[in-house]
Order: sequence, then structure tokens, then C-alpha cells
Amino acid sequence: MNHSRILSIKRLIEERGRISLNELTRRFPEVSSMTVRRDLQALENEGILIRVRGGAVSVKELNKNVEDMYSQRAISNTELKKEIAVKAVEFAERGHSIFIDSGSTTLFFAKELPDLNYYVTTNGINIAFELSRKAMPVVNMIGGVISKNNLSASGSLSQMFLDNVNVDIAFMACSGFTPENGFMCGHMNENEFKNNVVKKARKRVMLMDTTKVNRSMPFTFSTLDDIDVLITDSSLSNEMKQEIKNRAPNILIV
Amino acid sequence: MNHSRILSIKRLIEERGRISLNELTRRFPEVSSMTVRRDLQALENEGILIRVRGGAVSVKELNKNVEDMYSQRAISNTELKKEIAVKAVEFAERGHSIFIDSGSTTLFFAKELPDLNYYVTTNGINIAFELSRKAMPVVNMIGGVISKNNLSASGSLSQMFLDNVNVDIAFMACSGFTPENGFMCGHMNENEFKNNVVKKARKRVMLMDTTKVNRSMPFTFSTLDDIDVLITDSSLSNEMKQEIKNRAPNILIV
DNA sequence: CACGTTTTGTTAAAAATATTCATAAAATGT
DNA sequence: ACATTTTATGAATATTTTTAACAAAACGTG
Repeated sequence: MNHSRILSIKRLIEERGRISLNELTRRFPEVSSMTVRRDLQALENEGILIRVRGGAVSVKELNKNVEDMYSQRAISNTELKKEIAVKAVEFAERGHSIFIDSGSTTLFFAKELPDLNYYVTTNGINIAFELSRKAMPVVNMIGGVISKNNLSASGSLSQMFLDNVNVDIAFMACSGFTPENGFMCGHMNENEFKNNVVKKARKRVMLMDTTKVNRSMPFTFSTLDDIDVLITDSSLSNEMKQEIKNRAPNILIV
Repeated sequence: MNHSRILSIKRLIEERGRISLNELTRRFPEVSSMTVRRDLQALENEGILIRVRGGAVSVKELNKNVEDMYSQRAISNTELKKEIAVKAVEFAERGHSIFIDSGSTTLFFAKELPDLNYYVTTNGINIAFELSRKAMPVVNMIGGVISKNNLSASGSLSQMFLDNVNVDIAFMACSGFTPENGFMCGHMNENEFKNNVVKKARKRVMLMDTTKVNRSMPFTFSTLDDIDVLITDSSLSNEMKQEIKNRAPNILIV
């Protein structure tokens, strides 16, 4: 059955990124290497992969590096961020108006968000783009001047825009955090904007990976007790957890 | 001089996308094919290209297919659109406030725009993204509800946003055109928004490839004599050109 | 079932690539 | 400035991979 074999090969290479002819012939002992070759050729014609000496590489895999191109820079600690995003999705209720802050962790959150009827408002153009790929959610982009480092809108027009939006729950991101100073970011405009979102939202969820902990930034847009839920990755130390609980007894740490 | 040669090879492959070893040895007769091979190997290690039988393909080139991923669908007639974009760039003056309408032709325009100090306002998130890759222009994104088919913002909030922006020159796109009905688009919200941009701008440039000619859409956002410059590709018929001139004597057709 | 078509296997030849080694040039240290 | 080391290159050879051509098998169809 040639078709199902080709499909298997396709799947294999898409998940592995690159595969050698030797491995393929080992995996498909029922056919000759020549057949596998021809399969690869067929897949190459379809633009699925490109053949290289000794095997083939998946075009998708190559594009993975670019997939996140629209987030401008390579994203680090993707595993941590994904972990956080998966946990955060639980807090998004369908039919509600949610705000998603600009940021790389929140970008993962947007990716993980199921395709349901949320009303999403965001100030990140990469997040708006990501959400636009889904069929159901209504995507509302906050306008304003785009800052090139993080693709987020801010400024007075953003503020005006925000005034016209209601937010049930805000999923926020930060660049730095200490228990004393709270959640910080690096730019004044953004800071003001984030601060207003936090004030405005009925419920606030902070997505923060542990690389942000004990890192200071110029501006604080939110203190610990502004926040209802703090979602971090598994490597948050118990001491820090305790300290957070002491300062903000009502916070839920996930 | 090994380094400059490797750089040349890199540039060559980045502009051509794919190159054969034969061609490379022809282009670099001063070194042996073995050396070229080793150069390719070096570039492969850097992730610039991947070697295939008989030559190499540029990773960038492969990504080009995905580059336009963020425009959601494959772009057709890219050559026409590029031609138009190149011509349109002439009309963008540095230091001015320009508006770029959402659309695939205008996306090319955004790509072609040189990296200078424009003040750009746009309602397309893909266009805002594209512009954010450039260092100089100030990018101002119009907020609003994002429509998923063309990644553009529209709605009452967009309107409010537009009220706060001044536009020297607007580069517009349309989905259909007939001389009688003028420039048309498919959605009411977009239509209203585009219409307001046209009203507001001091100068209006329409980017329209000939596939749009004699195609009707539900809504008209601009008539012929609203427009100052009409930029099309080379395959606009002379009859149509004449008819346009008759109806709008002051229009400049490029 | 006989026929044409498509898929697959076998093999040999061709092509491309890798390896090795020798040499020349450049960089480095003293 | 000289010697030493490193690096780049070319040539020859060996290895691997790919292609091509043809035969056999499987498949579908009237």
C-alpha cells in the first residue's frame, strides 16, 4: 500500500525534521530502498521535504526557525513558557472577554488557547495574528504605536482604545519581578498601559516564568496583591513561593 | 581569500535560492571544486543553507514560502504586485505621514518601502509586522476588530482611532474595480473605514493589479475622481486606460 | 482472465561527496 | 626576523549515494 507508506514517511519526517535513508529502509523493511527513494522524490515534488545526501529534511522543520519569525527574535525557554501557557488556558472561560498582554509567554498562551468563542483583546500584533488563525475567537487589536522589540502597541491612543473595552480577565506578562517591587517592565509607555489594564480587569492572571524572578526593571506596573493568579513554571523555589504567600495571602500560585 | 569568497557564495545563494556546484565552480575558477564544497559545508554549519545533491538551497529561500504565512493565504500574482509596489514606493516621501491600507498588494508595498523615517499608519497587522522589521519608520497600528480573511482592523473603534491621525498620503487597495462603480471591497465595515481614509488623506494613491479590473464587489468606497494616482501593472489595456482618463481627467496613471 | 497500467525490485553505471595526504600560505609566538 | 603552528587548498583516491534501465509483481478493469 504505497499511499499509507508515503503518509507514514511524511509524518515521520515532519516530526523528526530530518531522517536518513538508512533509517527509513530499516523502518520499512517490507519495501526496497529504491521504493523509499521514490517516495521521498514524490514528497519532494509536493514540497513537503527536500532531499539531501543520505536522506531528507522536512521543510516544515526548517520553517520552525521562522515560525516564530513574527515574534522578531528567537524565543528562549520555550519549554517553560509552554508549561505555563498550558496551565493558564484553564483560566480562560469561553464566551468571556479576555485580555492578552504582549509577550513571548503570552504568545504561547495564545497558541494554546482552544478554538472557542472568546472575545480577546490584545496589544501584541503577533498575538493578534496568532489568534486570527483560529476560527472562533473575536480578535480585537489595540491600536497604537508599535514598539519594535516586542511588537506591542502602546501610547496615548492605546489608552483611549482601552477605555472603550471591558475585560473580564487579563492575562499579563512581565519582564522582571521581585517580591518587594512587584511586576516590572522596561518601558514607560508600556508600563502605563499595563498598569491601566490591571486596574481595569475584573480578574488578573500573571504568566511569569522563573527566569524573571529577582530581575529588576525600571518600572513597576503591578504589585503582588493586584494579582489574583500567578502562574509560573515548576522551578519556582519554595522559599520564593512562601514569600509571595506572605505578602499576598489571597494570591493563587499555580 | 577564503572569507570573502564564502561571503560571496552566501550572498549568491541568498539571492538565487538554490545553486548548483557546477555553477559555483564556474563562478569561482580560481579555486577548486573541493574548496567550494568545503565552503558550502561551512555555510551549512552556520545554518545558512542546506546542501543537496549537486549544490545547495538557501534556508531563507525555503522560508520564503512561509514568510508569507502571516498573510494567511498564498499570495497570487506576486510578480504583478511587486511591480506595482516598486512603482508606488516613489510616491512615499520621507518624513511624511503615510497610510497603508490592508491588502496583499500593499503588503508588497510595505516590503519595498525603504528603511527611512516615515510615519506609517496601517490597519493591517501583517503590514504593521512587516514594517516593524525596519528600523526607521514609526509604525502606528489602527486598532479594532481583526477580520480573519485579510488581517485588517475595522469597526467603530478603528474609526475613532483614525479620527486622531493625520494622513499626508494614503496608499489604498481594493478588491474590485469598474470605471462606473469605482473601487470596491467586500465588507461593509471595511468599506466604511476605507471611505473615511480616502476622505481624510490629502493625497490618495490606489494600488490595483489588473486582476481586479471589471470585477464587482458589494461596496464602493471610492470613485475614480477621489483618487490622485492609480498604479497598476503593465497589462492594463489601453481602452481601459482611456476610459479612466475620460472619467477622471486629473488622475495620474502609472 | 487477459490486458494495460502502476508500483516495486534488481542491478549496473554514473555522479556526487568524503577522505586522505601533501603542500603552500598565513598566523602566531619567541 | 625566524621558527613553529595553524589553516587553507588541491589532487588523488575511496566511498557513498543517486540515477537509470529494465524486469517482475501487483493492481484494476472491461
